[in-house]
Amino acid sequence: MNAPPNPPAPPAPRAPEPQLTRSVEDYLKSVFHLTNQGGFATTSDIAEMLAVAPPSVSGMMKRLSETGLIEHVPYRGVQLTPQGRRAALQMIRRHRILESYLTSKLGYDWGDVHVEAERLEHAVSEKLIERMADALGEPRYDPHGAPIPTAAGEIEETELLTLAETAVGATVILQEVGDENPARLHYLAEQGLTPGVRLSLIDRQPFNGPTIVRLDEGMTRVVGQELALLLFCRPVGGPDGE
Amino acid sequence: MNAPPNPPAPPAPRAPEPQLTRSVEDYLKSVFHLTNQGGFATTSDIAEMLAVAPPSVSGMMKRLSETGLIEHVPYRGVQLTPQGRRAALQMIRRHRILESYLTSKLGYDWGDVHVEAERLEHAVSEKLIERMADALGEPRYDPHGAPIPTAAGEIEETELLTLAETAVGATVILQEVGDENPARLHYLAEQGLTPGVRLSLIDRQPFNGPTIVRLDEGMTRVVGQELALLLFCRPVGGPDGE
DNA sequence: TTTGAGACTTAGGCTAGGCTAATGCCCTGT
DNA sequence: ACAGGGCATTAGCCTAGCCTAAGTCTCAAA
Repeated sequence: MNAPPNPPAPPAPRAPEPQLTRSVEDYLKSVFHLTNQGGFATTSDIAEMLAVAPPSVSGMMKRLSETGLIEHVPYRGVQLTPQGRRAALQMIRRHRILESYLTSKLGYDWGDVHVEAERLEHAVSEKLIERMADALGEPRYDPHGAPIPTAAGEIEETELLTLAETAVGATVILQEVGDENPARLHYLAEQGLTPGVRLSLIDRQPFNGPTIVRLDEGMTRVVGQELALLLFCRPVGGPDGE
Repeated sequence: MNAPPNPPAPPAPRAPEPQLTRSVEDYLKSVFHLTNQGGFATTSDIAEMLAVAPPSVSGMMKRLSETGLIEHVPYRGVQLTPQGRRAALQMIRRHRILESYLTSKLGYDWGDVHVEAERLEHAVSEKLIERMADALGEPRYDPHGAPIPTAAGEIEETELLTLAETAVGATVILQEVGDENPARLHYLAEQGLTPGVRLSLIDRQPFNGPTIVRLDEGMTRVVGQELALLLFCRPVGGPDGE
């Protein structure tokens, strides 16, 4: 006789709960991100974020509001119901735990984790996520500095200013990088602009020009407006303090 | 301003290659396992293994043979083409590396890894699998003793006998457990019947009765026919010789 | 040699999730 | 006050994958 067969492989569902599809999970995440500042998420914003056509969004919004995950005000936009918000936060927790795990435990670059996590978040079990979180010591922030929702579904809400909005003369801690573009992230890492670093704002050129900052180690960096808008900072009473 | 938005999240494909769907990947794996002993995989065997109705299989076989992944002889069955075999082995590598990683690095029980790997294998990138394999030191066998195909697509082929087929008086090494049922695996682990253990066949009851074996530590175990058929063994010239 | 059981395939339908084209709503600018 | 632009929705279509019901093939037993 030859080598043994592998197991029969019946399809494997995931959780109790209503069991969402990959697509639904993506839509919920989009709505969450788009409504985070309050207000409604519009059809076209969702469509753009998910790279689908607007009618696809309309159709999905109809289904999701029937299943009670979102509130749809026709021609206005949508918001998450508490149930939808819970599901969205669960996905975001998965995503950010995965990003953290891949960077800490498997040597991923912070620019590469997003794409990988984007696929895995739909396939991992709750159990696996909690094991990863445990192995990491229950991290509170992902590699980009974004807060990780708790297993209970709570997320830290902070008021952060972008570097572009911060007054010259202030000293800040770079808290979070609001981007997932690998090339930009790679560049930022090269420049030493990663979460946790302390920056003193030396100057800013007029007409949306670059901001000049000094790192703790004394080096200065010139940060263009496009990047400065992605660097979320928390003011500190530093030596140059305001 | 509030907390920063997460990135836009455009859908994320996986590899170069023709890009197979989850379903296709599952079908290819089934065909691989069913043809491993040579011959054709039949429609109904595939249907049973994947828990779908036979017509679904017929339909898929048609598509797969059009894309050149299988060879379909109507009313006879199917076999993998070299291309299909490559894809199947890639999936099996993913599956087995994942099982190994989950057990070694995240404390999973060998009975629980299958279901988790079954979902993840469709979502992981090649890169992630290779990082996991690397972190594990390029393992050659998964937790159940099944050989892991190499990244190049080669798999070890061994001729193993089940415990039920092995002659009384022989000494063998338990090489592989051909099962994925968590309850059975849990029981086997309790009994000390895990890959690598050495067993001496003391006796076997007639009429497909249980086999009695002695472990290295001297304990004896009574193994019923159902389980004995799942325990694949390699003979050794042990103290009790052949 | 024929026949019938059983396995396989074909026919026809369904859902999820996309798309384009056509239509409808809202609001701003004149 | 209303016309038009822009966004949202509806209509209608497509594919992947699944299903059941209805043929069709094969092969072994009579």
